[in-house]
Amino acid sequence: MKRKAASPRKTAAPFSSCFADTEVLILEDGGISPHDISPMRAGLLLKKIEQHGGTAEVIPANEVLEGRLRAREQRDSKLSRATHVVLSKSLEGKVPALVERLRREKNKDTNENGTIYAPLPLTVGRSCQVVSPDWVSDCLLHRQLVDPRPYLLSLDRAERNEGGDAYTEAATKREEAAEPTAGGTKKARLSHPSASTPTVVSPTHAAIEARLAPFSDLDPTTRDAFFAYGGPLVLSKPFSASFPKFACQRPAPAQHPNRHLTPLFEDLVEMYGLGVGDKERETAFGRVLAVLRAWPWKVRESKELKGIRHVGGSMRAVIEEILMTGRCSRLEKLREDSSHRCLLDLCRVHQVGHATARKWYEAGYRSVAQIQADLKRAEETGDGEEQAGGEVERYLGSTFCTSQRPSMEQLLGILFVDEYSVKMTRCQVAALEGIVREAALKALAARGLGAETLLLQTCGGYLRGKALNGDADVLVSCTQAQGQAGLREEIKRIMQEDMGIDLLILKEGNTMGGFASKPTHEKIASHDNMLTLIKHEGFYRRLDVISPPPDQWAFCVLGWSGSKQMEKDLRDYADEQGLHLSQQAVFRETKRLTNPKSIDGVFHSEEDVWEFLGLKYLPPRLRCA
DNA sequence: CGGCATACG
DNA sequence: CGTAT
DNA sequence: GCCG
Repeated sequence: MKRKAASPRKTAAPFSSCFADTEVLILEDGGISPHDISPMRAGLLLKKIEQHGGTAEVIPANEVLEGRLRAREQRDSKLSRATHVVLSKSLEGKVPALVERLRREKNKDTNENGTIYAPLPLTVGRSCQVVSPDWVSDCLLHRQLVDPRPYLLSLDRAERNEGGDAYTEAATKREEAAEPTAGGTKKARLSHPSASTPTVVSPTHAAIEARLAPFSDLDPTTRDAFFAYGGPLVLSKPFSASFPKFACQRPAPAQHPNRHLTPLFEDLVEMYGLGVGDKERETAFGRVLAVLRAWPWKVRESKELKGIRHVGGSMRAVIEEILMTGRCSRLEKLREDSSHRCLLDLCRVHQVGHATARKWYEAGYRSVAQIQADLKRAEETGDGEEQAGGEVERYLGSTFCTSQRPSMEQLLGILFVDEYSVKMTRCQVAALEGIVREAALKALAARGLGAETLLLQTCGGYLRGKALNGDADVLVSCTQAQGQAGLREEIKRIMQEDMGIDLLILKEGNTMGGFASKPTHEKIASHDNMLTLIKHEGFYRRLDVISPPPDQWAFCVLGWSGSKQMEKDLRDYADEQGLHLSQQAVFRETKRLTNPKSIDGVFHSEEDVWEFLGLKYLPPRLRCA
């Protein structure tokens, strides 16, 4: 609440001008090992340099190395003008060799095409220094330009003689550059910042955007998310070392750059959960899926993910295979097994999970369609309407033994199996929200409470911005506790009786503010909720209405907003902090202790909860992990 | 080698 | 064991 | 399957 989202930096001027009069070229190499400069790291370096009064530019090393840049003069002039070139240690001394190799390849190409590629010049300006990224970090640390000498790298140490004129020229210039720095020039520059150069111009978002434009495969949403988020990224470390342990510490937008990987991982999660029935494997793949959804650029080699929590050897092997072939043999092998296919099909029925599906499978059922057909046949054999039910009953009794007979809810699930799979657009979800709102307002008005006391929020995938939703999760409460008591029940009545809405109630929670006792926890009022099928625009839609007491509002919204992995990781994270998080409250002490106390204090909004947990707030749309 | 999120019907 | 996130 |  006290937090002001993201713009305190414009008013204050918290940045030094330690990079004043420096023009830095950063060679981004796309790598991820400790000595590489990943696009994200390059972006951070650039941002920091600009924030501290310098100018900087990121050049994808590939462009230099592969000679992809046509505008050779432009590149050259940039290199000559720069005061510093930031180069990863892993590329030290290798640049000319790579350039040379690529030049030869290009020339081979060009002989066929008839075009001639000139060798790329790698001349750096007279007083330009080639340094490792640590130099930037340390300048920031000390708030001044530090002596670059300990950080100097060579572009060409390895192959000085071999290359053409351009390389030796570069080498000479670099040495020329190194010499005077030891003397006067450097001193002048090093003493520079504090003295002159007053105003620090913080670069606009658009400016940063423009500078980062070359990274076409770095999804803009993700990039924005990371820059806006800031988070635990540490400039002096490579990105993989800063990648947070928990999903709740990393922004994950719906449109992420690794959609060449995630669909297959989604299938693996489903297959292990419902098909194979191995929930440990399911969680393992689910965690990697969450990593991929938060990884800010396109993964090109599985080793980029080395060292990331939950991504071990076999996970990287799966990723590598998908990257190489676009397929996952492991998944395909599982899909070949017809029993897995049948189980997945049977699990489409509401109230049927892996265990029930397996029972039905063992009873001889191979698909939902088969059950539907059998039910229909049983219905037809009976004559009158009354008999029909009896036939179905008899049929069910004869084919399913008592323990595995479908419940009423499962029967509904079998009948509505296709309807269940139809997704809603955001408009349609909003329409359902409108219906609940109307009913809620009527209910409150009947108690003499105005619209301003209504708390209403549709959560779930809708709140996270999903375009298509399987259901609508509408949370309803009232700022006045007496307005909330029994509200959900009243909403149901109004929808059915006053508004004439066709509602099939699948499940109803304890009504009228009953108290749920957990053995390990303090008693607190439980949510009043219902799961229904609501007829809307000709379809039965799944509608969840949840009504928590007002003091639980923030926790409830957080708990119903997802994603599932976010919720899991929020709880894991809370545990690590010695806290316990639920949809009702936060608790001190671990869950094992018999008498944990509810935290004192008021949590009005989701932000309050994130802040209390010591987490940087992630808006719902960045919780798509 | 145990644990893997949590609560509720 | 099922549902919800 | 991975982590502590």
